[in-house]
Amino acid sequence: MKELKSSVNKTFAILEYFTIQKSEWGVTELADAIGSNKSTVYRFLADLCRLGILYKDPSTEKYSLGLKLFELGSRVQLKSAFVEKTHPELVKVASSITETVHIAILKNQRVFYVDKVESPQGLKISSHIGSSNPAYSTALGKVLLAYLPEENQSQTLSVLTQSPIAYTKHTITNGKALLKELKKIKNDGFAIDREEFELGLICIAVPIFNQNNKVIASLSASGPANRFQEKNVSKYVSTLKKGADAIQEKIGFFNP
Amino acid sequence: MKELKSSVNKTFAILEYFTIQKSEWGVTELADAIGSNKSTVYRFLADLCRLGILYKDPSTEKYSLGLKLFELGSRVQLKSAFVEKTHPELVKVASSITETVHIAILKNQRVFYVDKVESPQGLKISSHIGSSNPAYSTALGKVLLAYLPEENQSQTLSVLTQSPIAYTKHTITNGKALLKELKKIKNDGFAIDREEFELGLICIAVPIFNQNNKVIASLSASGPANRFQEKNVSKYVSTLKKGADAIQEKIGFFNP
DNA sequence: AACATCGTTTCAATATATGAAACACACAAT
DNA sequence: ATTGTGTGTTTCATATATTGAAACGATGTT
Repeated sequence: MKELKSSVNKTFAILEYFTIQKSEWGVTELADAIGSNKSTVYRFLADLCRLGILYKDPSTEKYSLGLKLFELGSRVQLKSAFVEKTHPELVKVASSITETVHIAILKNQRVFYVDKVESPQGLKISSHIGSSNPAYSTALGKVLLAYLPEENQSQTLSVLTQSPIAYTKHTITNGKALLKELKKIKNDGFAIDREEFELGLICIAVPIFNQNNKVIASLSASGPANRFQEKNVSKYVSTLKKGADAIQEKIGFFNP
Repeated sequence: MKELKSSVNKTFAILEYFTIQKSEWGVTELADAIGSNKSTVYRFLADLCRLGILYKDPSTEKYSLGLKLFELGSRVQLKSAFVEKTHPELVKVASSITETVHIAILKNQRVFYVDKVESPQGLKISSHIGSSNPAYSTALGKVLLAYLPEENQSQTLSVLTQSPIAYTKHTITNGKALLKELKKIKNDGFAIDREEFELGLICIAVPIFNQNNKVIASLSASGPANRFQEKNVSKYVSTLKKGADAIQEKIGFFNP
């Protein structure tokens, strides 16, 4: 633990090594990766294991993230500075577009619904704040994938297309087709989900940049197919982009 | 921090105070609740806040769980001792019933899909391991609610029915109707979701007891309405119960 | 102005963390 | 069977981080 002094910091520095890509670590290999003494790391792992934050497989003696962390994560209500700042803009967009508006972030190849504002006239949509879907399956996720740096994008795509779920017959689950779609999205500056996630549902999404011009979230409007005419798309995109720009002004360098 | 010695333990003891029911704490009130020195608690909170594990609202100066914990929670792959032990039983049930089988746990009024085995002949279902739904909306969740201790049940029900989502026209969202349904489930020993979560989808679920005879999970079979005839229900329930009994033998006193 | 309350910072004393080394165990090579 | 290698776990003297009482700063009330 070269630079970190407090045990709290050290604890979470250790947990940071447990990713989807490398979810299991032995004591010695983790200590090597961290550049720390083996017995120190062992003691952290053992404590975290007793608490259920980590799980140790008895046969391999490797550690992975445990159920307790999952449970703690499910308590998070996403009522954060980010939501406090963005929610009023969502309300504006929803009243302008008169459809359901979502804001979402990308985490571990999944798109997480961070906030949602329903329009009185809008479709009642089953998405739940805090819930998630594979990123390729919705416009919100596709936009975020489209703006990933190239190094990350191909790795993320290959994970996503390993055993994809086709939610509808329109869902894009093939790597090549998805890559082509992402290039188009990057070029257009917005994404459309044409019943790829749910039959009868159309969704248009735009990227939200922070003040570093880094894409950190996406903003969408969702409604029934019969209401999303091609001629309305540019109007909806324009409104969403106004909302995204207003959010950019508000959130500074926030990077979730 | 009266009894806990290591900082790792202390850190997670603090996080344990942040629940859905009381999600926000000021420094002083948390220190009082813990029975610990105010400045000690402040330093933990400040460190956790810098890491994004907690979020401090600038106006109220109260702390709540932050996005980083959410993100860490979403990395958990639920590949735990529990899943390792139960998965073979799920495979057996799925091949016997020839429908999709799930095992789920109840956390914060939501039912979380912990594992899923699809039968080749079974319906392709959109549920994702790690995803969740409100407990009232599925048979898996209703079973878990039905077996909650009375003290917990009414509180849980009142939270759930505050602003319920009606997934379909069949979803039970009214507190009284739900309570009546739960009594019936407790009496029958199983639950049926008759298109309450998704139109066209039927789900039968039974409780899984651990060796303390405490209900710790539920096991279900899901399929299309046209395949779940009333005359098959008792056969399905019997197979699910055999699976649940076999799981009980395997998991000992496990309590997630 | 004085007082109360909350969050934040300081610093000497103390408790916990650290790392080198030893130990225990499993497996592979000879 | 013996030796060597590698991993995870434990021990103990020393180093370092933590602790708590007290002070400080800010806000609100009387």
